[in-house]
Amino acid sequence: MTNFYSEHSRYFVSVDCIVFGFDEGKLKLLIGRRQMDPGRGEWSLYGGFVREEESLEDAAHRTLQELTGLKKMYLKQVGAFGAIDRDPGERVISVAYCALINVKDYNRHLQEKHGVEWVAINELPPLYSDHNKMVQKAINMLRKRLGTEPLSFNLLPSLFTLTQLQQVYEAILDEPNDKRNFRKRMKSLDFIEKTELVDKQSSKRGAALYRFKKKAEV
Amino acid sequence: MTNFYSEHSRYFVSVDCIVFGFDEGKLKLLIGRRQMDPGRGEWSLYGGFVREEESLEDAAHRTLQELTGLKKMYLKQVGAFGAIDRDPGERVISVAYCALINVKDYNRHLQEKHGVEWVAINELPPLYSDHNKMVQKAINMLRKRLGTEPLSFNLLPSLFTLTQLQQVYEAILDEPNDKRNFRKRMKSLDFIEKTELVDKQSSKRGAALYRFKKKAEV
DNA sequence: CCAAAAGTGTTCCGTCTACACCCATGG
DNA sequence: CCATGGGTGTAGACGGAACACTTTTGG
Repeated sequence: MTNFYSEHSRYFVSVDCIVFGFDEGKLKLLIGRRQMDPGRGEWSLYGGFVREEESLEDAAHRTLQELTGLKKMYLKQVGAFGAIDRDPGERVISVAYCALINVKDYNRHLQEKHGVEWVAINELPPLYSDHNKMVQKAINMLRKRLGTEPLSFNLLPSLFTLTQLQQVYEAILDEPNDKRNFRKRMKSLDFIEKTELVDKQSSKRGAALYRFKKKAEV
Repeated sequence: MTNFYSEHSRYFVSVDCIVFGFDEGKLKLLIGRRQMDPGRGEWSLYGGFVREEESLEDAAHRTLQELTGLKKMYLKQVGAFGAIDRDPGERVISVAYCALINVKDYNRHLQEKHGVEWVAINELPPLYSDHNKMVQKAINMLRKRLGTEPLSFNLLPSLFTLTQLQQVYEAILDEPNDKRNFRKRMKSLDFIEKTELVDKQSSKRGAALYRFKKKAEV
């Protein structure tokens, strides 16, 4: 099969974080200007190198906590990117991770510290290296999974209205949705439950607040 | 964002190949006994280290060609695996790739040279390190994609009967299928076309041979 | 009183599922 | 002539898509 280690080369391995948030009715991505060479000043995902004492996923968690202050969040591997010249400096193999967070939980002071901004995914600028590819792959994954998994809750506060929920679906799939059909579907999926609370922010009449249903106990 | 390279560690990076084939009505995997330490003698996927002059995907292609003699084949990345102790010797980060090949195209002499065998996926032994996880993830991917993409042709000879095609579906999804419904669906999907040829191997009456439809020209 | 968002059912159509018998042929 | 696998249609269930009006209330 393979030969023993010593004959082989070693590479830098990094993680790049694709952080999605939902704000102003749009799906947004957290990106910033690179603060070092190569590529200084270019728009880029936030990333970091993998350390010896951590797994890939741990590295992604650590990097995300550094960036957002959040410990737990939805996190999925998008894939490994290893073109020879993907990093113009050294050879770096990068593993992309996709995270979903609630924009409101984001620590504003950390946002400034890292110089990152929320940018709507349909207004993304060209990003450093192969980061646009990573983002595209992450979006495709999200779209597929949205039909299978109740992802959307990660992008919303713990109490949300049905209109907000629908906006999340529309933002991810980039297509409008019939209100009645959407609500019927959500009801049948049985992921959410109505609370007695009412949100009066968005309308005069007020909208019922829902929450994500905890898994039924055994 | 991140600091410059020199402070960071480098790692061995390998590719592991999950090679599926279809034979005797079953979905099978190409595995062999490890011929080196650590883990000598354990069942294992076939893999190799990534070289400096090749991308991850190139490394997978090279490794697969070494193993099977085949140059072109269906190949998809399954994911990166990077637990700290996944390799008991050194830290090795591995990227798993899933390949689909037609068992008949397999060069028997290479099979012996590499000491690998076809093993049905529902009879898999415990594999070296995290290889079972890789296989499980690959199978899950296959199942999802089968509904979206015309994968199955990669596992069959260029001419095949509808019964064979159905067996591939059944082997991947591990559930039986109604013959009439299956054929109706295939017809409507418009991926295959009937030829004038007839296969007399499998039945006295003979079964029509089909082929994968080349994309309609523009 | 009116603008703005919330909330609510029915009908239609297409897709999926279940189901059983005749056909052609080699041995 | 019979065992073996190949080939075919229909009816009912189900789920998704289209579609419009009433309610509430803050300003």
